[in-house]
Amino acid sequence: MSLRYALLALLSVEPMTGYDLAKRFESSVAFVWHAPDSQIYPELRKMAKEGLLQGEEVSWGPRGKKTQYRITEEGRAAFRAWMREPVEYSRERDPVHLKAAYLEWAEPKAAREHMQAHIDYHTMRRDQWAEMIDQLRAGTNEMLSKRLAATAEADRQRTVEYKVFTYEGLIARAETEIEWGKRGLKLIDALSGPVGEDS
Amino acid sequence: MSLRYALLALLSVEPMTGYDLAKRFESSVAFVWHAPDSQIYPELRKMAKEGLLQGEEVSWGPRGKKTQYRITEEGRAAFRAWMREPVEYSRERDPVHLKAAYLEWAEPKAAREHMQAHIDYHTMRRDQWAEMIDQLRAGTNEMLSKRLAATAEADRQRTVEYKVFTYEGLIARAETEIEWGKRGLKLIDALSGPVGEDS
DNA sequence: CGCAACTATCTATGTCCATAGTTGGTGGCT
DNA sequence: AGCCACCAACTATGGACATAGATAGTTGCG
Repeated sequence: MSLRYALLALLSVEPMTGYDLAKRFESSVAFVWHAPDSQIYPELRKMAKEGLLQGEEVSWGPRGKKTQYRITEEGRAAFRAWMREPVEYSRERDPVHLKAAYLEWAEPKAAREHMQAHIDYHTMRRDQWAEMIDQLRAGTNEMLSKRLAATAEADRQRTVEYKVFTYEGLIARAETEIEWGKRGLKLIDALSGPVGEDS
Repeated sequence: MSLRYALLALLSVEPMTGYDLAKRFESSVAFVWHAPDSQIYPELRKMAKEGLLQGEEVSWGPRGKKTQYRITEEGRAAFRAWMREPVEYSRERDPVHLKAAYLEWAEPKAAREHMQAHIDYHTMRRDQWAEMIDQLRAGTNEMLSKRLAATAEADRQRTVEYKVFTYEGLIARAETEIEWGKRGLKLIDALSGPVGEDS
């Protein structure tokens, strides 16, 4: 149910087509939220019907057409309302830790590979997020620059700081996972002997 | 797609009915994986049809009946195969960080409440997991005791250590989130003045 | 001109999961 | 005998999402 708010957030900067939004999801917001176009198009139509967005047919070339969506005052209100509501924490569903809990069933080689994959995955994420922070700080992030241009000067610092804060949280999380993965490798070695020794 | 493996893991200790499993999900595995009975019953039947489990009708009272499921050799093989496969990391979908990224839209009071809720939620989790570790170490965890009873002595240490390791990872994660939440509170104060001053 | 790459949108199918019921039996307490 | 808490299993509906593919127009390049 957060998809629509992710869309509202992006559309609060400037009007966009479904295609634009799908692309944005690939790049900027992608590390926090992902959605395929097959989810985005219907959702946009639904939101337009509910009055949160206003769709406008824009001609594109001689015959082509596209629909550009603009956030309405109602849409902004809905977004602010969402910002007031508490997040509902959904129940735990964590394949990695599920598997980790039964690692004694795995051969040491497979167990090590799981941990290494975990480390690699989160290292990648951490680096991507770190780059995002660099962009935010340097002012080279497109979406943020546009957003800041439409923001009162007094609010600009907050806008940047909260985004940086968000990504720092994600980095901290990734680093915790990396540490856990490293501990896992050590534990596997301790419990099953050095590489190649057993099995 | 991990539900069936969570079920296999539980059934590898002893045969159980759907009801038993639903209860187990509430207690022991609940902090790693959750599933409602409406998901469990059909999945069990499906797994039985695929030969991973063997269902047995057990009478219960004069008229009552229940189906007890026992893991088959095929089921054990499927579980081991799953342990060999790498985990697929699904794409990011994180309502908390999505909201955090747009915290400048929230009133300071609401922003503080979000962070406090985050801290509270993860504090609760951390405490639950810590208690779980105590149980695992003290040997008072029912599932683990049964599992150990059916485990070769040489493998017992590994079995315990991996479980403890898993929960320690979850605790570390929770603590990272708590730290992030605290930083968030400080940031909100810094950006919007002490409590009650603005809004 | 023809073709590739990109823009734009839509549909279809299937899984997973949440939520919320219904049905019926058992065992114990009053 | 009546009631309640628990045990056991099933059904129905709907949302969210993945995956895949269909369709059609546009732009640019050789």
